[in-house]
Amino acid sequence: MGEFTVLVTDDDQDIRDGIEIYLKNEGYNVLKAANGFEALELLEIHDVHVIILDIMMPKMDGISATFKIRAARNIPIIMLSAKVEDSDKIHGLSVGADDYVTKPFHPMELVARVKSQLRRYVSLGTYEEKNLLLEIDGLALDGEAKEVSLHGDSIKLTPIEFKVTELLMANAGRVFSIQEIYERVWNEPAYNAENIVAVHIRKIREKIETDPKNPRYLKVVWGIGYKMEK
Amino acid sequence: MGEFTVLVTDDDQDIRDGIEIYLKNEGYNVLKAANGFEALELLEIHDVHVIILDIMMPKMDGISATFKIRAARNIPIIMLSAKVEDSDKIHGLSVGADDYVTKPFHPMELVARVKSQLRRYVSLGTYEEKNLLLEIDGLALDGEAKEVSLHGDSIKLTPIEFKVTELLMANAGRVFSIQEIYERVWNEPAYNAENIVAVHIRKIREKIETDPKNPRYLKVVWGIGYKMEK
DNA sequence: GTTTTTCTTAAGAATTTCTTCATAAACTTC
DNA sequence: GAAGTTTATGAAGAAATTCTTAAGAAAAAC
Repeated sequence: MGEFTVLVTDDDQDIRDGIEIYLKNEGYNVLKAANGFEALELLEIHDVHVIILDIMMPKMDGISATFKIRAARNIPIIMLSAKVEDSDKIHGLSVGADDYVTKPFHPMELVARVKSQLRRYVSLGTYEEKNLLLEIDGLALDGEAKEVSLHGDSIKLTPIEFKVTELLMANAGRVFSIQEIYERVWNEPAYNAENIVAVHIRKIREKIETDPKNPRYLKVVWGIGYKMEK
Repeated sequence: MGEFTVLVTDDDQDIRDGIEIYLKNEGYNVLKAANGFEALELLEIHDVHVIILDIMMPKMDGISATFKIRAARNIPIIMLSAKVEDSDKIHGLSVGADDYVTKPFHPMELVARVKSQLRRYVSLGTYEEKNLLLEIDGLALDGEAKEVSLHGDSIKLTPIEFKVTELLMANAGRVFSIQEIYERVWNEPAYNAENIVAVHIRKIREKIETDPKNPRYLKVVWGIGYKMEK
C-alpha cells in the first residue's frame, strides 16, 4: 500500500500541528507550511498527494495559492475557512478546490475528506495503475473482485490473507522479509511479526497449495523471507 | 482533437479564472465575460462553441442573455445557478439552456458537461452511452425507467436503494468498500457511513433476494465490502 | 398531516485475527 | 554429526473486527 503525503497549509501553528497528529495517525506523511509561498516551495521539492489550504493567510492566501497550483498541477485541494457563508464555499470550489471544510471542524472529518480525495485521485488512474489481474501457473488473483482462484476453482481468502497473497504475487520472484510483509500489509512497524506472518503464510498455503508441505507457489527463502515462485 | 472555444460568463473574476484554468488544462480556448453584454459582444467577434452563463449577474443576467443568444444562434448554453435559489423556478424559466449546474460544483464536473455538450453539438464520434439496461440472472435494472425487476416481477426501490443497486450491477463482480459506495452514491466524503450503507444493503436484500440470509446477488466480501455477484 | 424515505442507535451474531504453546522439521555452521 | 538457528505445523481460545437485524427518530415528500 502506497505512502501518501499531505501538505497542510495554515498560518496558525496549533492548527497545523493538530491536523498533523491526526494525519500521521492514519499513516500519512505530513508537510507543513504557514502560507501560500511556503506551500508552493514545498510542492517544488516534494511529491505531494493532497493539499489542505486555509483561505485566510498572510503573504499569500488560499485562493491565490490555488490558482498557482492549478496552473501547474491537478493535485486535490481541500480548503479550510472560518466563514460559514454559502457564497464563500461557492467561491472556493469554483476557483478550483476539490472540497471545502469550515472551521471549526472535527479532525476526523478532515481525515475522512483527505481519504476521500485520495481514493478519487488514485482510482482515477491519475496517480498509479494497480495490477488488477495477476496469474501464475493456474493461480489467479483478481484485484477488483478480490478473488483468488486455483485452476479455475475459487479460493476463499480472508482480507489479510488476500493482501499478503496480492503483495507476493504482484512482485512474484522477489523475496520479502517477514518485517517487510508485515509493514506493507498491516501498514505499521513490525513488532513481534514473526509469529503473526508465519501463521498467515501457513493458512494461505493450506488454501492455495495442493501439497502445503511442498509448496509450488509460496516458497520460503531460508534466513531471508518468502516469495511467490514465478 | 479540434480546437474549441468556451465563453465563461460570471461576475466573479475568481470564478471566471478558476474555470478558465480547468478548461485550458483540457485544451480549450477560453473567453471571459463579466456579464451578459460583454458575452454578447464577444459572441459577435469570436467563434464560440459552448457558453457558460451565470444566472445572477449585474447589467444583464443569464436569463436575458439566453434569450438574446437563442434569438440568433443555437450554441450550447450551460447555466450556473446558486443553490439558494429555487431551482425549479429557474428550470422553468430558462427554457433556452442546455444544461444546468448548481453552485457549488466541482470544476471537473463543469468540464465534463462542457465536453458532453460539445460532443452533442459537434456530433462527432459516439455520444457516451450509459449502461441503461443491466441484467444478471433474472435481476434486471432499467436505468432510464429507474425500474428493477426480478424474474419479470417489478420491484419497488427507493432512490438511494436504486442508486446503490445500479452502482453494484453496473460493476458486477467488482467489490466496493462501504466508503466507496457512500461516496459514489451520496457524492460526498464518507464519514460515519458504515451503518447508513449497511441499512440500505439490508433493505435492498429484503427486496431483491428471495432468501436474504443467503443472498444470491448482493454478497458481502468480508472485511472489504459488497459486490453484485455475476 | 400523513406517508415514505432516510438516518441513528444498539445489541448480538458471525468471522477473522491474534496469541500462545508445543513439537517437528529443515537448514547452517563448526 | 552436533549444536544452534530458522521455519513449519497444529490446535484452541480470547480479542477484535465486521456484519446483520431491528426498531424508532428525524427528515423529506406527498
